[in-house]
Amino acid sequence: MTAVLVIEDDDRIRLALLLALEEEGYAARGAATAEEGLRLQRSEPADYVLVDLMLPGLNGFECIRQLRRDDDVPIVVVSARDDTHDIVAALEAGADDYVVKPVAIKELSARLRALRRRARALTAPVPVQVIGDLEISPDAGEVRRAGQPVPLTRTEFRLLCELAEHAGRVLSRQQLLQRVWGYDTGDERLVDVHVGRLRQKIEAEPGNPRHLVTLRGLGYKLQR
Amino acid sequence: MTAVLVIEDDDRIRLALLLALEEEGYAARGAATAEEGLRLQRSEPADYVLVDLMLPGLNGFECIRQLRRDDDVPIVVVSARDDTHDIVAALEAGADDYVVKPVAIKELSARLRALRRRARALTAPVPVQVIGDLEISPDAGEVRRAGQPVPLTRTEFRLLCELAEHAGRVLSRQQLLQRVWGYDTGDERLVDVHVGRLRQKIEAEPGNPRHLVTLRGLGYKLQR
DNA sequence: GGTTGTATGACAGTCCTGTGACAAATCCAC
DNA sequence: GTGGATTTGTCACAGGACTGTCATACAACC
Repeated sequence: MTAVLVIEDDDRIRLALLLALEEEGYAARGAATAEEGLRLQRSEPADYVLVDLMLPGLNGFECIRQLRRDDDVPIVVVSARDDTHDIVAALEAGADDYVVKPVAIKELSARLRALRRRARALTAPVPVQVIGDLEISPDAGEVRRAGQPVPLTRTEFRLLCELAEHAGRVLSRQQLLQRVWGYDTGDERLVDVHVGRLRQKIEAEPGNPRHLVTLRGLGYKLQR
Repeated sequence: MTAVLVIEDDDRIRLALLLALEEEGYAARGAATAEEGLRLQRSEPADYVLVDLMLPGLNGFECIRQLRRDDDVPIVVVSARDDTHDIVAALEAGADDYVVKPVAIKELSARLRALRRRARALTAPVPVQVIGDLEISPDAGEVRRAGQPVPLTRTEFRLLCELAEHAGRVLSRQQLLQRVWGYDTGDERLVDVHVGRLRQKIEAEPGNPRHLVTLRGLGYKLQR
């Protein structure tokens, strides 16, 4: 699941950002100071970092520089100051983007996706997601179970990727129909059938699934 | 020298941007319409494209989509509209950044540098690729299998290089058509045919390929 | 026990891919 | 230029894989 770290000293703003990001499907965590943020990112790296510029103690620019020393993580500055000098300095320090508060969460989310798209097109290693004994590589079009390739059909593969991207979160049949099949409406049984086929291939005991579990009345969830 | 293409219909703004960019050390060229911009980018690719959204004829969003189809070039939208909906739509269409007019040239330049820093990672071309018992030398225009030169036609060679450059990743038929043939659109069977011919030459058992594999519904992939 | 929701096997239609044939385009030596 | 060889793109088709629907059986909840 895509993780975002928010470094922002104002409690209200930080919380609002965290909530909004969760709503968008990210796993968001916060830090109130640069020091805490750096520590967090080192111990448990997020996929993106959002950082405010005006922080107590170590300021935002320095925070960016230090982040950048260790890590290629995309950094987005979220600042109240709409000032060319600050923008240039932040980008020079190593930030990838700079947005001005207040920022629409949809815009922020779109900017994160744009960064990911750019980062993904370029990174040599193919990203792999690990769920239990499953390794899922969306870019390689490949799934391995205990190291062995599992032959999946396109639909099964897309379904699994969609579930993996939001691992640990329930996805309703409607959401899956929408995201995997692009159907605005349709027979929800269809999802059941494909989930069943997927289980045959990725679960040790398809009748008693450990990863791809049903949440009665809600939908399906992929858990570690 | 870094080249920038500016697609903007307003002559005054375009000229101002071009001048400012030259001042910043870029080789800048302009286009007044999306169509002209696309043509220019195809014939003489720039390293960055700046594009306005409100263009006569083909609009900015469509322009971005078409640029993105051919090319991984970083695209920055320079628009007068500061509207979340537009921003999200432009980024979704494939833009990398979105700035609102009037924009400080220093900021724009810093954003371009940030994009370049991010893009650098992968642009280093590999001299020789080894995939299984295949050695691919894009520069030398040569492919060896188990040390023996393999005679490939130009198209086969380009196809193989494209696949090798993204070894381990699925490339869709559309992507291959665009990158190898430069087609915006075309018959995807064409790819099949050439993949088939390529397999005859580089695979021990063309009917049961080990490297150049089909991912049904997704495309082709070259794996080690 | 009744009701609701979920799993699964069978099946027909559809979609996808590989391939051989062929004509147009290109190359190349003379 | 000419003629032949090579390469390229198009097409049609066959076989196989995949998908979605349905009916039925099963499980969970009240």
